[in-house]
Amino acid sequence: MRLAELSERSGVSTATIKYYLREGLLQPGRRISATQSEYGEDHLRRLRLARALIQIGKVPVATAREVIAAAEDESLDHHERLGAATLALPLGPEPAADDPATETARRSVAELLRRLDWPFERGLDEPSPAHRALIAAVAALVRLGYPGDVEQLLPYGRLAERLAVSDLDLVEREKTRTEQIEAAVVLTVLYEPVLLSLRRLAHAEESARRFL
Amino acid sequence: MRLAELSERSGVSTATIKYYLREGLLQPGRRISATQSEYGEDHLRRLRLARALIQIGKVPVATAREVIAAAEDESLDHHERLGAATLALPLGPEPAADDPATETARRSVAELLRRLDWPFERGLDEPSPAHRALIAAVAALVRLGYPGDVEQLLPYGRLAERLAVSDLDLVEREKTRTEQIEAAVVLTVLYEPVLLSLRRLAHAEESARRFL
DNA sequence: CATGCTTGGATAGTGACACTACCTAACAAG
DNA sequence: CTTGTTAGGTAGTGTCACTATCCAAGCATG
Repeated sequence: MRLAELSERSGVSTATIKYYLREGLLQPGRRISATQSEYGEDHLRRLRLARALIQIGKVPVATAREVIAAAEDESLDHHERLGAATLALPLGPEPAADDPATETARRSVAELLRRLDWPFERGLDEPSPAHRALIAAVAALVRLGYPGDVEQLLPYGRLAERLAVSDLDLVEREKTRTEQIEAAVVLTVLYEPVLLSLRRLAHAEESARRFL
Repeated sequence: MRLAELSERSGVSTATIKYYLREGLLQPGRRISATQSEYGEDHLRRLRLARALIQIGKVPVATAREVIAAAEDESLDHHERLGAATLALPLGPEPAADDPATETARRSVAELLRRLDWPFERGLDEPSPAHRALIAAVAALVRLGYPGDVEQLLPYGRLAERLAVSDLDLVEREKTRTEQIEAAVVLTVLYEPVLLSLRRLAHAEESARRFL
């Protein structure tokens, strides 16, 4: 298929597809002539994936490129490729180093990882982006005078554990490794809005139950 | 205290504080003279809240203003004020109306609300922003060929239910209604990055457990 | 084989956003 | 009196994700 059809079938304008090609999110098609290229089903699939990551997952274009590249990098081992999405997490502002709230948060989080028995993160040389984002968020809570201690975080941690187990079950249901990688990226990124929306809906339900 | 001290104690530059004043995120201070205003502890508190919403919660400045205004609006009832944060949810692109994937998603979500017995959302005249965001996210999954049916979503919904119960317990622990409202806003918005970070960390742990 | 449309490729422009810089006149503080 | 700070205003910055326009080279159609 050519550009117009790729645009038609994906719902992405030709101008935006050209932009994605320039940014390296999409491989160029097979050149037919000086002014024509042929795109295949895998281009369509990858375009849809990129679109979903960017529009629904709010992943920056540059990060989406890295995530997709890492997912396709055959030189990494399976665990590393599965972690590609996580490692490229668009991370908020660095947790201001020189600040008592950040120190409190850092201690709470360290304690939390111990209590949850999550040895992998503790074994890393430097904290992952997710770890730093967690510290920054807890520090903000502390700064506003909310607890943010281990007892508050622990139930959330246990729920996260259960989410991870069922997510990884879904990943392992895919047959090939390549499909597993894509499933991991999709699950990690696209289930985030699902989870957050469900939580907000549940808040409204529970609030209605209690206060109406 | 005056501008410089407010800036010092909050860690927000004077230029940014002026910007927030212009945008109506902060009440002007008490005028002392033509060139001086006096700010109080509540200005500091509100500034820290606004900062946390914007920097950690990624809430747009205009939305943060609305959320804070609704939380302080005495003319609304308690349930409405508690919902202020939810209703102002920065919502992704509208779920493209004329699209089979969106239709599938719409049906799945309707079925999900029934199965979870969430009557409040079903009783609304028009779906809440969270509801629309959920449909858009599920539609993206469907478009990529992932299930996105009720069976997949149900465990997530049940977890969200449990999150909401423990969140509302925390809200009810606050003594005054005003404190409850602020707690609801803070919990809704600032626990989102906490939850997402924990989930990503848990993914890494579970993946290490299975594949290393 | 003329004519109008499409393509790849390049460059420049747009609009939203969250600041940030600079200016001025009026004070304040030592 | 000198030096610094403030409120208030306007204009500029940098990032981001597109979007618009142009061009020369085909391709498709009558």
